[in-house]
Amino acid sequence: MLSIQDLRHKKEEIISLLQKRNHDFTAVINQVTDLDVAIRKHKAQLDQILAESNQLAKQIGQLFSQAKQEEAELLKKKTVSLKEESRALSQDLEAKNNELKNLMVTIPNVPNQIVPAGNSDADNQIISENKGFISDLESKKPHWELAEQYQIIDFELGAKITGAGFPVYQGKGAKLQRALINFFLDRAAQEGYLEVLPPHMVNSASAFATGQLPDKDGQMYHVTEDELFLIPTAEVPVTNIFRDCIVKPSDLPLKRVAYSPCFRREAGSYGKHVRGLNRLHQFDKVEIVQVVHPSKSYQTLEQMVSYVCELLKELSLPYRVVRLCGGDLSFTSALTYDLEVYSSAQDRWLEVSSISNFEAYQSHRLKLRFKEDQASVFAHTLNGSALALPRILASILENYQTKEGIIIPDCLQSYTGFDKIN
RNA sequence: GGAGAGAUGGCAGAGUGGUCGAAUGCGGUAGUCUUGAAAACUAUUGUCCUUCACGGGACCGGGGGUUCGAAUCCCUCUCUCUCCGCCA
Repeated sequence: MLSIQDLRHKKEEIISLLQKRNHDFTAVINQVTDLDVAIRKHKAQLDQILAESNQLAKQIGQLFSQAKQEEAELLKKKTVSLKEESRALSQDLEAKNNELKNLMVTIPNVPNQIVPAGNSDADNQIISENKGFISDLESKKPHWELAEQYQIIDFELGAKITGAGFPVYQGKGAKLQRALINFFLDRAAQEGYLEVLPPHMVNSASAFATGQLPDKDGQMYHVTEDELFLIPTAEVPVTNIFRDCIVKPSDLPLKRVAYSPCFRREAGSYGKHVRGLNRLHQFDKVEIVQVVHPSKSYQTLEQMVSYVCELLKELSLPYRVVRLCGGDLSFTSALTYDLEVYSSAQDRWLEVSSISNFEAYQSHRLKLRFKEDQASVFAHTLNGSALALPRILASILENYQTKEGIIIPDCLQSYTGFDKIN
């Protein structure tokens, strides 16, 4: 959620930056600021009436204790009209506040100055492209064929047990998966992130605070019986650790890392681009989250990007860094970098990480603040995948294939206990 | 799942209808004393909204109600604890 203070004072600037999202928010924002003025006016009226009745109630109390019943009864009558007035006003105020909130949640975060204009991923800026290991086989097999050949991932078995998009990893496939998780968690710990193992379901308050609700509820699996949601990413439970918190400035930056399975309905996506591991309903991911001082958040974003790049270098995967354009930017983000690995048999770039600065957008919903010079300041939040497993696995399988089998990248061998899948 | 008890400020813990935003203790901050520290003493110490300001308003787990007036009474939801049942 944007700050209502910012909308009051920097309205024109906000409207113009929001143009980058290819949508004009002038009308909504005007509605918001008009409502805001009305709300403050009504609030002042209501406060005055409440002050009067508080005053009267005190007087009545004193009169009763002095046994002056008649005078008290007289004052009681005076309170009747005040009460009616305040009741009407507060109902009106509540309605207006709800209206305001409903409007506010439809306004996405304000894109940063450097976010390129554009509609789709075609307009994203490629920041850097980096070489990595690629198999020199003449004809390379896509990962789903390799997965079947070496019996490490069984898509059909998953389809039988659950449905499409829920693969079963077996043998060295399962071990490699566990190795990647451990590698990513250990590396993050070295970077100063505190490991957490969060719940895999969240309540609606949590889903709202990180921005999955109200706009993306169709993407989550919803357990209606208990009104819980399966997490689409560990970002949701981990960021909500800090919901309704006033942290010490000396605690910043707060750094957390979590492994979790991620559940996404991905309604309506079918076809060859979602084959194999490219898009799943359940997948594993290691996520990093930071809560930082507002003056540091862009510096932190750069650090997080270079940290995740480092992981890809250690895996020797070819990758590129992409700055998302306004049209591709997620609802809550101010600036996002995607990291994509090259998958040689498919000849495609696969998104394996999305690293975003949400500035104070999530903090406003989270009510996550710290004290600075007596004032409370909303902290900035950031997160990123470090990393999402299935496409990393796809890229490893395709890029590291040889006639003798799949070579395991050096940095993983101490985790897998084997150096080849054959 | 059944029965009972409870939820108060950073923590502990009073408060059962009227100057209670809340005693007291601990903790935090500032000061006095001290060469320095500790101890002691003094002061200060919740959050949010609104106002240029003075001030005003809201908040005692969440929501609703009774009352001129609610931390206190009633309803409801959530959570915690104890006992029983079930169970990895």
